[in-house]
Amino acid sequence: MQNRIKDLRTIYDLTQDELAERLEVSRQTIISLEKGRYNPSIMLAYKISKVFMCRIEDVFIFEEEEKNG
Amino acid sequence: MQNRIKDLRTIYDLTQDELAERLEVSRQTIISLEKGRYNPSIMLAYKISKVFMCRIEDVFIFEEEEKNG
DNA sequence: ATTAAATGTAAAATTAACTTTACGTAAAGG
DNA sequence: CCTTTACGTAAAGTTAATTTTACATTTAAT
Repeated sequence: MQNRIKDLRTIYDLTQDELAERLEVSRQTIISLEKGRYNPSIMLAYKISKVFMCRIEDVFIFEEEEKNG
Repeated sequence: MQNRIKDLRTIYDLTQDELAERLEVSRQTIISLEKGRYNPSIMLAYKISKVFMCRIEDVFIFEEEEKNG
């Protein structure tokens, strides 16, 4: 499973620390999520999607994206 | 956090066992989720939404629903 | 060169998700 | 009555998420 956390964080101009604070998790959690070391709980996934003002499915990519059509 | 798993499972006419099998989790996991004993991982939440052919946000209710106004 | 901010790694500890096993109850059908 | 099916509880065990602490690296500014 992939995610767009790092990209979105950059777009929103947030540091890992700032994002961690907003989500009320540790910075390690942000790093691990960005690095794909593990998958978040649904609550954390939801909170992340709220910070980035989108849906969970917009942050987390479950399926292989169709590359060509 | 609330969820509509039990309702959706009934609508789709699935037993806890059948749903568990489809999701590749134990029946205990289904019971615990339906009873709200804990929250699923995002992967499990995603799989559940797929079984019920909807979005994660349609199965899991994160915010308090607006009751009036 | 030094400081500070941001990012990263590593590892041990804690918490939460999930499994496994065993047992209890209620409804439906033989 | 007896069996089967579906749902439920309880508790112990395993795995994965998350925290905490400590330290290393890079980049930008002084």
